[in-house]
Amino acid sequence: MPEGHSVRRLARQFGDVFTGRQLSVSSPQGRFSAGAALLDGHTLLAAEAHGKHLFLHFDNALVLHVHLGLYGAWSFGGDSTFAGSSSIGAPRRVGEEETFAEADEDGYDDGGNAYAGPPPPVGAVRVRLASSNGWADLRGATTCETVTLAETDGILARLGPDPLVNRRGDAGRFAANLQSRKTPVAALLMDQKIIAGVGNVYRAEVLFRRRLDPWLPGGDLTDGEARKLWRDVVSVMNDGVADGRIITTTPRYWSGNGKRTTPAAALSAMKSGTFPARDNAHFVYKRDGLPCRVCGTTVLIAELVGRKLYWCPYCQQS
DNA sequence: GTCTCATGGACAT
DNA sequence: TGTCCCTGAGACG
Repeated sequence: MPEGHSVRRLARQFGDVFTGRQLSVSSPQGRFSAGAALLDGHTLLAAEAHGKHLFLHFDNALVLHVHLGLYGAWSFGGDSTFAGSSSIGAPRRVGEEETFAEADEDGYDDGGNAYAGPPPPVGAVRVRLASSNGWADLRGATTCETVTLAETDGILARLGPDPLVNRRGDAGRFAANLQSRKTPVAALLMDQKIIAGVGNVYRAEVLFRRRLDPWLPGGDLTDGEARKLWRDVVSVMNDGVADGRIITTTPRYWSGNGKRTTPAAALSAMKSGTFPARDNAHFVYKRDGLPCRVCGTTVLIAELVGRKLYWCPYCQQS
């Protein structure tokens, strides 16, 4: 699924195109008809994200709560206010950029200017939001429900601190969450009660970046290590929000073969404004069997609580 | 066409 | 720890 950075981008996009607008809310697929009816005709007040959860607040004190899960995705289309909007969510290839709307297929008439209304829904559209300026379709989400404000608070209360919110005291809360557990730190990073928004890509990558042994019990991290880990998650996830991609390698690794280059070459890569090729965007994620970019040791893979974990056994020793 | 896999999580056991 | 649900794309035949 899109990790927390994608959901944050989604919230921003909903805010940009739909805030203050009256929305028609429907469930072309039919599975969300009752929930959609509660929101239909109401105005969107705000869109917010916490971790991987998206909350759309309507003017009747009800909230559309969406969790994309592994397969969920939103697609958008509409007039010029939608020009920068993109489809966000799975399924896409890992590391692939978001796909941007093409005007011809998104409700423009043949003249290319006036918005002619949403196209007929294609496939299993769980919910469609439509305003006078455009539309958004949701497919395949794990959770799509209409909830009250109290229920929203309940959902938020079950989530740990979000690195993309990064309130004062969150680093300490995260450190305390880690240090009270004997579970491997790699499992704790995926636990949304410990930290909200980290998924399988970020967890593997930040553990490598901090050179932490994924199997180290959370309680074995020092407070300083835990806080540095938090700060690195904050940093890479904010980059993800800006880039619309998960890029965890530094420019020194962006050249052709993904091996470390000279500082001059890295500077040149940064100045040229290029992004790494998909193959060079990560240190260890999905690189099992390949040599570590830093030390050359073969990157390993293992199953941990049902998800695949990638790490370098040399760089990440405890 | 069929199979497998994927950035997740709830629930049962 | 295992099972199930959700959807679509790519590999394979």
